Formats: sequence, C-alpha cells, structure tokens
Amino acid sequence: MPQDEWLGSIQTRRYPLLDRPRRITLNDIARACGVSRATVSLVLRGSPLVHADTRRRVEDEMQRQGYVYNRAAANLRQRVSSAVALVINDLSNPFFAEFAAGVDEALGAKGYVTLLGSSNESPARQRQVLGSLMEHHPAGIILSPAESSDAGDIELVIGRHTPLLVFNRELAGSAAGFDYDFLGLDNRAGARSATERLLALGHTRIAFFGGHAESSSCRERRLGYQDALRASGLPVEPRWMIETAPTRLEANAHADALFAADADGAPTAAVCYNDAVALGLMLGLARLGRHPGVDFAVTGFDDIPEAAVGIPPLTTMSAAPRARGRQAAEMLLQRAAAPSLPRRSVVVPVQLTERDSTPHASNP
Amino acid sequence: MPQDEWLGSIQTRRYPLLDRPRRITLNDIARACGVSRATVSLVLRGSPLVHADTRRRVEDEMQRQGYVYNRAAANLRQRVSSAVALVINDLSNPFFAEFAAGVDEALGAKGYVTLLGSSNESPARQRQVLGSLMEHHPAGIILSPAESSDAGDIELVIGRHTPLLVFNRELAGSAAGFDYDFLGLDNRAGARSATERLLALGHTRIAFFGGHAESSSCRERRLGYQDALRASGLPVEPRWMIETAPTRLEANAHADALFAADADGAPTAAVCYNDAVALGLMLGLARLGRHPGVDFAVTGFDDIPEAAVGIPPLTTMSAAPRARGRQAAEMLLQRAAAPSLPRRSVVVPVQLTERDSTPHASNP
DNA sequence: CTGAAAGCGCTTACAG
DNA sequence: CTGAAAGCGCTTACAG
Repeated sequence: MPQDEWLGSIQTRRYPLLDRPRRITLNDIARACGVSRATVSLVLRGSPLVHADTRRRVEDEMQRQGYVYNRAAANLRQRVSSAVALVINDLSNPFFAEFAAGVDEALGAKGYVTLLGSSNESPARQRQVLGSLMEHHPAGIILSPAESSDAGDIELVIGRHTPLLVFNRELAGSAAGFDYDFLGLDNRAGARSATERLLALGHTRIAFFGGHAESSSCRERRLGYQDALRASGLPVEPRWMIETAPTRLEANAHADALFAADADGAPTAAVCYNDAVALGLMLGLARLGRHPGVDFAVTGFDDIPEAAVGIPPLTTMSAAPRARGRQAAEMLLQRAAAPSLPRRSVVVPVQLTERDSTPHASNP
Repeated sequence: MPQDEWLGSIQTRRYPLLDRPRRITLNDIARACGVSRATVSLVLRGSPLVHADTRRRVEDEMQRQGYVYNRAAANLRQRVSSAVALVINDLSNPFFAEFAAGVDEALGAKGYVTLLGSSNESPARQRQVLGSLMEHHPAGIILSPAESSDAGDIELVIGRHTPLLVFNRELAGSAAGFDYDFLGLDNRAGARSATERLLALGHTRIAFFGGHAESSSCRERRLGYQDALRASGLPVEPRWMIETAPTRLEANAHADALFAADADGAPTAAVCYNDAVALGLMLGLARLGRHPGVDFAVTGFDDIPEAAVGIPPLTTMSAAPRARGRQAAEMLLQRAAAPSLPRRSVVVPVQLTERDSTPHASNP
C-alpha cells in the first residue's frame, strides 16, 4: 500500500461539534441527579445493583434532557466494536442489494451497525474502501469481492486479526496463513441440476450462455453443465459455451452467437450464467424471431425478483440472497466470538424453481 | 419512544478484543521510536513541525508494526464524527440501491464512512434503526423514508441537532421547528411531460396507472398528468386513475382494470407511476393479448437499469439515482458545515428518455 | 522541533 | 447500594 495513499485518508477536515449545542453526557445526568456517573452507567446497562428509586430518577432525567448514549466512547473503553464492515462489488445488482439488506437486517438484530462500502467491481477502489473502514476497527468484515480480487492484496490492507467472511467468489491467489471464512453457492451442483432438468425435458442440444470464463462462479457452473451432459453421454461442444459480460445488455447483444455456426443443428435450450443474462438472452431471442418458453428453453441462476415476472417467467436456481445475507452475518459473528475456530467454507445448495421459460423439446 | 425499547439496545453483549492480539497504538510507535506520542500524532496528520528525519523514522515504524489509525478515538477527542447514517426504505428496489451507491461513493470521497440502515418500508423498523444509528453520533442522516413516515416521530428519535436530509418523499405531519433539507424529483413536471409526449403522439385516452394515491410522489405525479390533460382540454377520468402497490407483480395483476369499464373507448396509453409498475403492466398487457409498444403506449418513471432492456425498451423519465445519491451526500455535508443555513428544498427535473414503448396512436 | 498533561465520554475494579 | 479513580487511544494547547 503506497504510504501517501495511506496517510491521505487521515487528513480530512471535519466540522467540529464545538459550535453546535453541546451533547448531553453521563456527567450531565449524574450531576442533575446528584449521583456519580458510575451509577448512571450502571442504570444504563440495567444493573440490579442500583436502587429502584435511583434508577427511576436517573431514567427520568435522561428522558428529560434527551440523553443519547455514545457507543463509540463506550466501545473505546471496553475495547470492543459494534460495527461490521460490508463491502459490496455491485450494489446495482439486485442479487447483491438483497444480500446487503439481509446482512444489515441480521447485524441490526444483534446490535451491530453496518459500515457500508461499495467497490463497483474495482479492486483498487476495494482496497481504498477497506482501508478506510479498517480505521473504524470493525468487529469483522463481510466482503463480496470485486472481480479478480487478490487475497494477498486484501491481507495487506486488513491484516490478519480482523475476522473476514468472503461471499460468493473465491479470492484469487492465497497468502499462506491468511485465513477467512467463505460462504458461496453450490454453483456446480446448481448448474448441473438446471442442465439435468433440460435433459429431462428432452433437450439434447443445450448451450451454456454468458459469464466471464475466468470468474470462479462461471467456471464452476460450466463444470456442472458439463457434468450433466457427460452423465447423459452427450458431447460438450465448445462452440456452445458462449462468453459474455454477465449483464442483460451484453447477453441480449450476443444472442445470435447461439445460432452462428449451426444452420439447423443449433441449440434448443440454454443454461444461462445468471438471471440477468437469461433475461437479456430472452430479449435477444425475441429479437431474432424465437419465442423463449415456446420454441426455446432458458434457465437462469440467482432467482432475482425480476425472474418471477419476466416474459416468460424464468425457470431458475434460487439462491435466496436475503437469506444468504443473514447467514453471512451469523457466520461472521460466530467467527468473531471464536477467532481460533478452524476455517469454515459453507457452500449452500441452490434450488430449481421451475417457471414457464423451459418448454419440452417438442419442436426440433 | 418506549423506555425499555430504548434501553434494550444498550445491553447487547460484545466480544472483548482483550483475548485477541492487542492492537498497535500510537504509544507503541512512540516508544519504539523514542519520541512522545504527541510527535507521532503530528506525523500522522502531516504537520510541518516535525523534523523530516523523525517523520521518516516514525513512518517506517508504523509500517513495520502494522499500525492502524483508530479514528473512533480521534473523533471522540476532537468531538467530530466521520460517519453519516444512510437509511433506505427498500434496498431491493434498484432505484434506491443505486441511490445508496451514489451516497456511499460521494461520502467515501470526502473521508466519511456510511452507516447503513434499511427500514423495509416499516416506520417502526425505521425508528429502531435510526435510534441505533444515533448512538454512533453521525455527522448527519440521509433518510429515504418508509411510506407514511411521520416527521414528529422521527424528530423524537433523532432530535434537532443532527443534520437531516430527506430524499424522495416528504414526511407526513410536521413538527414546528423541526428542520431538514429535502431532495426530491420534480414528480409533477415529470409526469406532465410524459403525458404531453403521449398527447403529441396522438393519444387522447390516457390512463394514470399504479402507485398508492396517498404517497406524496404518486399524488404529485397524478397532478402533473392532470395538468397536461387539462392544458389540452381533455377531461380527467377518475376511473382511469388506477391504484396499485408500486410493484411489478401488482401492476401485472391489475392490468385488466384499464379495460374493465370501457368496452371500446378504453385507454390507448398509460402514464405509469414508476418503471416497476410499467414493466409489470407491459407483462399484464401481453397476457391480455395487447402489444405494448405496438397497439398500446406505456411510459415509466425512474429509468432503472431494466427499463432500457425491457420488452419493449421503456420510454421513461430519467432520475439518475446514482447522481441523486452523490447530490444528497453533498447537500448533507454542506448542511453539516453550516447548520444555521435556512432550510433547502431541492427538486431536480427529470428527463424524458424515449424508447420503444410509446407508439403513435394509429390504431384506434 | 519535542514532551508532559489534560480531556473527549464512557466503563470497571475497588473501596466504603 | 454508591463514589473516586484510572484508563480506552487519540489530540491539543502549553512549555521548553
């Protein structure tokens, strides 16, 4: 990490609270009640040591003066943290937005506050964001990494003492002794079961559409797809594994690649990298005069909210991102409670949700 | 605010940092370098008072020991805050997710950290979340309020001394002396210009579709719609103002309401409350044998990413949510710098983005 | 140019 | 049951 980048973050100017009305503190309450501030502190945490009358007087005074607890001060003294950093690669993707909502929900329920950071898929920005969040000494970090994030890179910024949970994508590289928990989807099994469903519907010419082949999730899903084909004795056609950026627009634009080489023997079905790609592909198919759900079968992955109301509604693998968010928060807090636990890697199964985008292979 | 709810939040257990390796502090660096910690502090903030050699020695030592600045401690001492609370009503809506990303981006660039909270459209949860975030004494709050949030309610939780910026929806009620800035879209002018465009395309039977009539944004958009009709001398038909929850699913389900009462004189176009509704309506129309973009015109509002890749691509009013997020952050920080400024209410114009969902009214 | 001291708003033994 | 004192990790006058 360049030194001046690191120093830079400290020199920001802030607006002093001094010229605003002074905050009410424990001292103010204690003085007003004629007790010590230790007593007020005990009231705050509901200690049974305090006499009921005293407690009552103190509580009333807090209400009266509009006292607001200063958790930062308390945390400093107790050497604890009530914040968890959440760094998201792409908030505009509903899958990750839902995940973030789930994390925040679960953390909030446990009394933690979420420090948000978004990397917009840029490893450089991700480093910056992590560095800035580290200065708040979070109890842990939940990271949905930017594409091609490097483990060593991240260790440099966050050190080895802050619990880290990586979501969704494995980190590239791996620094020896740099440990983190992992929560991901069972991409391989998921893609396999999507492919198997298409096979069961009678399709034999099935493409794998979309995604960047280097990303770990795309690689795994392709493997699952191949597993299913091989298990049925079908060949894997490299020209039917089509790469696109994992977005609706790109998928739409590349739909014709499915039919480029094969005048008649073209695919009748596609296992898509994710829902965004599947929705884009369906649009592209319509543009090409095909009718997804009628003469072409499409499956997605993620089950984002739009999948259910697509045209046609999309058969997809449900990953329940909000539930994943809650699960990630749980895992991280467990780790924070027991730093010496061995590394955990949880891979959650995804479930086929069948809708209307996957007709039988009746039209050859 | 019930007293025990308020106390409840303080008693959460945390995991002490004590059993983890002790953090490196300024003291450690000072001791190792044989200087006082005041000197180290000066180095940290780039003071010119420190001798270049000393600075060098100190910086090297920080690198060596892996020192991480503790901003919470610094903030406590300086009586400043480097956090801003961001409370969002619905993170799973890409419009708000984009807004959140914009806020975080702009705050990060100014050295602030974002404390995230999501209310899931529940005023009760919103109160809770705000209460919890207040304990971190944020420099300000950016609130995209839950439906039917009450101003008095919110004042009770956040007091009058923390700068507040409300986004998108006005708060119901208004406590005298409770001041906050407001950033919103020009809903009325936006809906008016969408309607005017449909009129210019020859449509004369235009519905206003979707949204909850009580919400301020829906009320304003309906007014703009009526403005345009009246300006063209057309009557406003109450049965053509159709209420639905502002979601794709609900809009889809209520599409037939457009044609319920008017066997032949039914609308040929609909100004929709927002994009989600418009996308749902287009799906519903297709279900009913209509062809949005061919024999029926639909406009949206927001320009969420899906609008451009809808079927057909949706004509809509662009609100550039990410830019709005940046703007909200700017406004809040300006307010934090100058608490005595008069209240500001900024209403940004939205722009018509014409796509394929709005054909001429050629088919009567 | 550097150091000793006080203080931000809390909590926590330790006395009484 | 309550109070006086020390300390979390910083910054900030104030001396020197």
